Amino acid sequence: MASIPTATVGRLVTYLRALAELEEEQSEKTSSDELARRAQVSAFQVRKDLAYCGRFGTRGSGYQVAVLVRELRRVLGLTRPWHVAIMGMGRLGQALADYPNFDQYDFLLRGAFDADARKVGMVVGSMTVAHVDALPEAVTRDAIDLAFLTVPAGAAQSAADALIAAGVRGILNFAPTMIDVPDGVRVEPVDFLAGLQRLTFHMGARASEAAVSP
Amino acid sequence: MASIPTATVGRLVTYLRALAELEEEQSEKTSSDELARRAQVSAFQVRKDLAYCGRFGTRGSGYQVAVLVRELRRVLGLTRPWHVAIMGMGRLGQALADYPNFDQYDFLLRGAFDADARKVGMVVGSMTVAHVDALPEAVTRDAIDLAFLTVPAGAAQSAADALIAAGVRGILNFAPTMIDVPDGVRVEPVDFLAGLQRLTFHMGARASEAAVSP
DNA sequence: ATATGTGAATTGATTCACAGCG
DNA sequence: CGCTGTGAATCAATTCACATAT
Repeated sequence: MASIPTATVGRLVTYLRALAELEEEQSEKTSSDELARRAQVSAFQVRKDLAYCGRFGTRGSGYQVAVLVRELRRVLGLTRPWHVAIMGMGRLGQALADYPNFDQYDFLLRGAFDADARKVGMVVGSMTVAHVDALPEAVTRDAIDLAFLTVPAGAAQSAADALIAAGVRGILNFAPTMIDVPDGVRVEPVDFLAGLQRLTFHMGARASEAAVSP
Repeated sequence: MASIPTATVGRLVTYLRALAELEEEQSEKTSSDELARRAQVSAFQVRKDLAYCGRFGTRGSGYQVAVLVRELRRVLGLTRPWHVAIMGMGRLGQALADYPNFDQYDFLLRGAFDADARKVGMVVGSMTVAHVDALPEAVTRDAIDLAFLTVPAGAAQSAADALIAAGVRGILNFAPTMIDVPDGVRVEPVDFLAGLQRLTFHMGARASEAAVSP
């Protein structure tokens, strides 16, 4: 049971989604072929990835959907609810506060914070916006595990510092900037501007090629 | 000048951000060490990545910020404005329509579409929401290059099909699902739920380790 | 002297082919 | 026979050491 490659971890999520589809279709069994098609990777890759996590299949027969869902959720740490706070209640923070699909994945929104006093008291979804000063108390009281960081890039580092000081150990960083964190705190970037620029890179390359031909 | 590795392309964006900071600080020159610190990678990595794109530095002296910005923008295809449409004007689509930093990167919002007739006519930011039926005409008229796909997962494939039929060749997919596209069309996922689950994977592993010790 | 650019070495990920088990 | 699980081989990415240019 060596450690699971990071590239594999990234794909487990897509397998879990394919499995959710299969559950909706009342399928009880599936195969590496079918998962591969739905997750847009090779069947080799699916089998190798799943094998990194354990031996969940039956040779000659395939995988049981229910078993695979349970095991992958376990590997991904989705066995208990995670309490989430949103830091920064601009448009994006508000959009996230209203996102309908969190419960389904055992993520529970437990707080909404902003440094701007004018936003305090605003009701968004099921939450009332609180001031950042209330963060340390709230993290302890509501057992907040992780936070969505949805402040402007210039405010990201200080907002992250406040979250970490309050006891948050996981940050999903929506700001288009890197943040420094101490050991024991994990940051995952969600960077749509980076995705946008990867897109123009590939489209630009194609356009140039076309332009080069006579 | 072999092709640039995909991992490198992903990092070029972060170098460009570090360079933007340096420009604001009025720095004219920089080094692989400084860029490495700001982009949170090794200096080896910076030099190798930049060398894939060309020879932009001066040995013994470093890189000129202005030169590097110009060259990286060129490599990433940011030499001309890109016209963008938003497909799906829910909370996320609205948040994106209001995002202030697009012009800075030469992305111009040129259309907002929704399949729901009740949303048509709504004014968001500088745009008025149009019905999906108006898409083909709009893509041609406004020379729309790419689209943000911000519809629910269940509607993502058909919305993507509509975009592609209308002539869009690049899609930034915010829906938590895979979409199938023909050759010549590029999709980049922006998947915050995947990021969230990578976070719980790493945090869950740490928690388990802690729980295992006596 | 100093910091880039690059071949060589190492590490990691993907692909493949097939052994193993139902 | 069918499909998983896995060692071996290929491919890609990262790290390193140093030659090279100013």
